[in-house]
Amino acid sequence: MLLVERGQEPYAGRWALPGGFLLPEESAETAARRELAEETGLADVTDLHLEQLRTYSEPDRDPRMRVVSVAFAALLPDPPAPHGGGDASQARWVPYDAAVDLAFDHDRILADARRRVGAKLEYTCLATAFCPAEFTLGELQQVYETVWGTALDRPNFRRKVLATPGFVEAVPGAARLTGGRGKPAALYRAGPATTLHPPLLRAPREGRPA
Amino acid sequence: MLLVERGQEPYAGRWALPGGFLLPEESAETAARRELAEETGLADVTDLHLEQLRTYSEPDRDPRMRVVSVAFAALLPDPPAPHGGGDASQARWVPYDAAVDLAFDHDRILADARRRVGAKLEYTCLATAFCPAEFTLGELQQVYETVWGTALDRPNFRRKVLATPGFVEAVPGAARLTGGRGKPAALYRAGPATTLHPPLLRAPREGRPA
DNA sequence: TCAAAAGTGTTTGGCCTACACCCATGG
DNA sequence: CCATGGGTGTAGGCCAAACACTTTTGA
Repeated sequence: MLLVERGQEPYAGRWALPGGFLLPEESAETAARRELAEETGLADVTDLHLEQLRTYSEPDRDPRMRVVSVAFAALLPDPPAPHGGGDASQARWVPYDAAVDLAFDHDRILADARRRVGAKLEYTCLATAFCPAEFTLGELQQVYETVWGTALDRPNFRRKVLATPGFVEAVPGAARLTGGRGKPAALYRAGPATTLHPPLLRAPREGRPA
Repeated sequence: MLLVERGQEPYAGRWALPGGFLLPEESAETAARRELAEETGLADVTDLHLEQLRTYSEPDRDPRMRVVSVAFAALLPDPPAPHGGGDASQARWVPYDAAVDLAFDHDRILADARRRVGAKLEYTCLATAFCPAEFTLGELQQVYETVWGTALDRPNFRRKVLATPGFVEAVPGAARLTGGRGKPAALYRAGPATTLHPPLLRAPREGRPA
C-alpha cells in the first residue's frame, strides 16, 4: 500500500492514503491518475488500470470542511520508490497488514479496497494487473495467494488459468528463472479477456471435509 | 426503471434518471434516499437496499456547469405509482428495454446499473430485494430470468437456492397462488446471508454442446 | 378432465480436487 | 546429487444439468 505521512493538521504525523483535489477541468479518474504520477514519479500511468471503488461523502469525514472523496485503486507490479511532496512530508510502501490506524476514514477505504480487489480476482482477469508485462504462472498464482491469504494447488491453478480463453497468452519460446533455483518458467502475457467464466473460486480447501 | 421527464432545459422533454443535489449536511446515500422517497411517495425507504454504483465526474457531462453525480440503484418489488414534481414534469415506470435515449449520460449510467445488478445476482443474495417480504421460489426465479434474460431449470434452481444456507427461510405453513392457476407455492422470506458460496452461475445452457 | 404451476426423484457426465510423478536448474 | 520450482498425468468424488414424474389447484 502506498501511504503518505501527513505534514499538516488534521492528523499531522499520521499516515494516510495519497490523494488530492480535482482541478476545474478534470474528471475524478484523471485527477487520481495525476496524483498517482506525482506521488510515485511514474511517467506512464496512462495505460494503468484504475479501479473506481466508491465515493465517501459523509459530511463529517474531514473535520475542516465537507470533503467528498472518490476512491480509486491502482495495481502496480513493480512499485518504484515513492516521492514525498505537497502536503505530505514523506511517502512509502507498506504491507497491507501494517497499514492501520490511518487518518480520516482511510482505514475503512483501505478495507473496502482489499475486499473489492479480492472479490474481483475471482471473476475477472484483474490479477494480471499485479504482474509485469511478461510473467510466469507462478507469479500470477502468488498474486491470488497473497490477496486471498490462502494456498492454491499449483497444477489445478495452472489448468484453470490456461483453460480460460483470453486470460493469458504464451510468449513463444520465452522462459525465465523465478526463485533463483528451479526449472525456468514459461512466460505469459495478459490476454484480451476481462471476465472469467467460470470464476476462479477461493477457498478450494475449505469445502466439507471427506 | 423509474424515469422522470425533464421540464427544463437542457434536455427539456427528454426522459432522465431521477436525481437531485446534496443538501449541506447530507451524505450521497442520504440524499439519494430522500430523492427516492420524494419521487415515489414511499414513506419507509429507510430499510431499502441502496447500492452505490459509481461516480460520474466528466467535466462536460452537464452543459450548464460541472456536476459530479454519485449513482445509486434501488430495487423495489412492488413499485407504487410515481409522483412528478420538482423540475420533472412527470414520472413513470418503464421497462428496461424502453428506457433509451435518456438525457445527459444517463443511458450509460443505466447500462452500468444493469450490468452491476446482473453480476451481483450471481454471488450475492441481492435477488430477494426485488421480491416482496414473502415470496415464492418461482417469483425469485423470475427475478434472475428477467435480469439475465435467460431461462433457468426450475428444479435445479430450487435446489441451489435451498442448499445455500441463509439465502431464504421457509414461512411455515404459508402458501399462495401465483399465476392464478396451479398448485399454491410455499412462501419464503429473505435469510440472513448476504453472499452466495458457491455463486449461482448464469448461462447454464451456454456450455459447450455435447 | 385438462392445463398450469409447484415440487420430487434420478441418472449421467463433467469438472475439479488431491496427489503422484517427471523435468530442469543452481548450489 | 539434492533442493527447489515448473510442468504433466490421473483417479475418485462431488455436483449439477437434464428430464421424467407426481401433486395440487382453477377452469
